[in-house]
Amino acid sequence: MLTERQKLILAAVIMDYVRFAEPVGSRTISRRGDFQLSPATIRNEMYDLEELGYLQQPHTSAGRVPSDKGYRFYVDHLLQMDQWSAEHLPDLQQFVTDSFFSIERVIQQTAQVLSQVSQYTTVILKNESSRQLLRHVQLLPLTERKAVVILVTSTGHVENKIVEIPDDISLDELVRMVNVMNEKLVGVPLYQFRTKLFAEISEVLNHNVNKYEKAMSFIESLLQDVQEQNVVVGGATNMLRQPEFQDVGKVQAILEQLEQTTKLARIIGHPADGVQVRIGTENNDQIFNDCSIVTASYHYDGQDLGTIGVLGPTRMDYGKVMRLLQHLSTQLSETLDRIYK
Amino acid sequence: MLTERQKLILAAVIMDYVRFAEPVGSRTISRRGDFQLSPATIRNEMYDLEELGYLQQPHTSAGRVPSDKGYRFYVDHLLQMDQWSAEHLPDLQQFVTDSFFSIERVIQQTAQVLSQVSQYTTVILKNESSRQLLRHVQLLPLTERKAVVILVTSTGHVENKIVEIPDDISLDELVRMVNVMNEKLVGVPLYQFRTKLFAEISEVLNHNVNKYEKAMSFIESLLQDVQEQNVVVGGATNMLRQPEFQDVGKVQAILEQLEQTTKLARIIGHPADGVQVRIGTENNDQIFNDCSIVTASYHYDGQDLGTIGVLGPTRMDYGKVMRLLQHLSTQLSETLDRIYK
DNA sequence: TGTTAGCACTCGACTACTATGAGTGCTAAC
DNA sequence: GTTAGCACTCATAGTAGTCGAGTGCTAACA
Repeated sequence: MLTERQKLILAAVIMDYVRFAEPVGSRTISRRGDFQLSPATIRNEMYDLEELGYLQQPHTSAGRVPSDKGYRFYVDHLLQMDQWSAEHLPDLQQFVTDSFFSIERVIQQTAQVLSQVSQYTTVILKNESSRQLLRHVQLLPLTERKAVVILVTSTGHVENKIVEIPDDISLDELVRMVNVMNEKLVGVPLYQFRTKLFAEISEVLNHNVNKYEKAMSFIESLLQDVQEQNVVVGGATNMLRQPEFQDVGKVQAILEQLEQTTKLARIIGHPADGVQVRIGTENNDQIFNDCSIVTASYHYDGQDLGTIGVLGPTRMDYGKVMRLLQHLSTQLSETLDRIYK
Repeated sequence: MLTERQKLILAAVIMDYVRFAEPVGSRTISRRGDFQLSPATIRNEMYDLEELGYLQQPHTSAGRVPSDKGYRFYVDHLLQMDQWSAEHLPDLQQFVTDSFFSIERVIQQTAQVLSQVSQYTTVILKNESSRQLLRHVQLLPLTERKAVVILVTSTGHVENKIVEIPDDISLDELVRMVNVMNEKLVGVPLYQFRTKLFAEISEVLNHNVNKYEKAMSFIESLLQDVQEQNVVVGGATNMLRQPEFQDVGKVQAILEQLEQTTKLARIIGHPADGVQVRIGTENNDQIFNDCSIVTASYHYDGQDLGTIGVLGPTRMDYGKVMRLLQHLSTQLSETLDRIYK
């Protein structure tokens, strides 16, 4: 267990390093004034902290740098989340006062605000989950054999695609099918759609439609590739601001990951209550070993709608970012509430 | 006017520089074998080419580098567009064989293919122009005072937003209004919508709806902020591959531009026939003075639907990129044709 | 007149060497 | 337990010297 003084010194080292991105020496800490100790004493403590794995030395004659373990301890035990101080927290509401919004734009806006205020990279994972309820299906013919299908969920999310109508199904039949779906399947969660489809309406369809088999598989495919997850990245170039990412090769590897949305979704990972922090090697992906990811989920009606996150170097201002995420995820939930209700 | 030999040498310098990104010396050109000339002779020619402004010297004892003017001459007069050679051109069709597509996904796919094959950064400007025709308007209530409005254009583009219904308009009235719009305004180009709205249906609405004024302005605002232009960027990190963009500060400035979609739209600029090339300082934006932008428009039914472009260093393989764009813009037009018809 | 060999010259890139100084670890004294 | 003192380490910056690719120019050659 760390002594009280060790904790203070660890915190001081981290705060200094976060600010200046330079290894911190004993003399620097001593001069900060919070301690009435000589550099030599600090040095001894830092030596111990290094032995315990909370600090690291890039090379013999450099100062100390926090290790992942150090940051972890700082986040878990030393950080005062209630230090809101007079810090400016952005007001999301002011960006969406308009009475016209698409949800996409609200999310986009949030990503932008977050990356601008934090000066880090923002990732938002929209969890367009199959738990959402079907609100409406619409089929609009464009030409004889093409139509656009529009799906609306109960949260107002709209999905559309253009489909080619199989030769042996008539437009009339299709329209009838869609009507039946609207009558019988509204309010069903998307993930139950297939089952319910068979259970409840196959019979009805059977009466109305020829070529039963073909039609069923057609309808199934309508829902098939509704995007389950959707990623929005904001301020990717903020990554290049960080002094630890001046190496082009390294930063390229990271930015490339940000372009691969599916992989990114896996890394941002599954929702949890409150603000989550993953530091350096705690990210299972080796490429993100020099990064920390802070995330928070946003909700609507008790239902998890997605995760907003910040990606930055392990030398991150955890306090600021965590407060920011706490604040924005709540605001986002509230905004969605206001939109839906 | 350049002599035949000067043209050959200019082309040789450019091709070598494009390939190796190193200033090209007279000896290198001489050794290439295409010329039966000594380095000294080549040197004299290169001296002249520099005087004429087609080549530049980074410093006295370095080889030559093409200037913007040199590239321009190369693109205009020396490049054989018909050198298709046995070069592999990607087949866009194979990525969209599926009978289910959203146009968004086709565009996205195209951007990805283009950036992967070219190894440059891709920009696609979707010109969701107001020339498109209204196909359908749909209003779906979500709660008492919220509804999602869906606009579908004749090209199958779907736009949606959530609106708040003003207190003094009843849902019933709204539904009636939307019905009238669907009856009377389908087939009207979006940019004429406002005028037609007043001309053709104000009268009808007047009979059906109370609070005429309010309702009209509500309807107007429905269409108000349909996104006119929409930008998709692919392979942004390819920028970091280029040896001329190893300087983090410089590349950050460029990548930041790519995040600002409106500005980007202005730079990609207005459509024109065939493949367009803008080299270095020909881009009016100072930040893109080290870049070249090659663009081509894609069409549907004689109507310009957007522009696909490649962004890279001025040291770009113009031949390859231009052929690629020529090919892909045609294929994209064809694909859209296939989807719509 | 066009081409080429020869040569002095330029200048960035690389290497080797030398301070410089921040920071450490250790010891001994307080 | 704390601190002053001191030798030691090592990255960084600066300087000097070498190397070599490439040039421009001149004179000779076909």
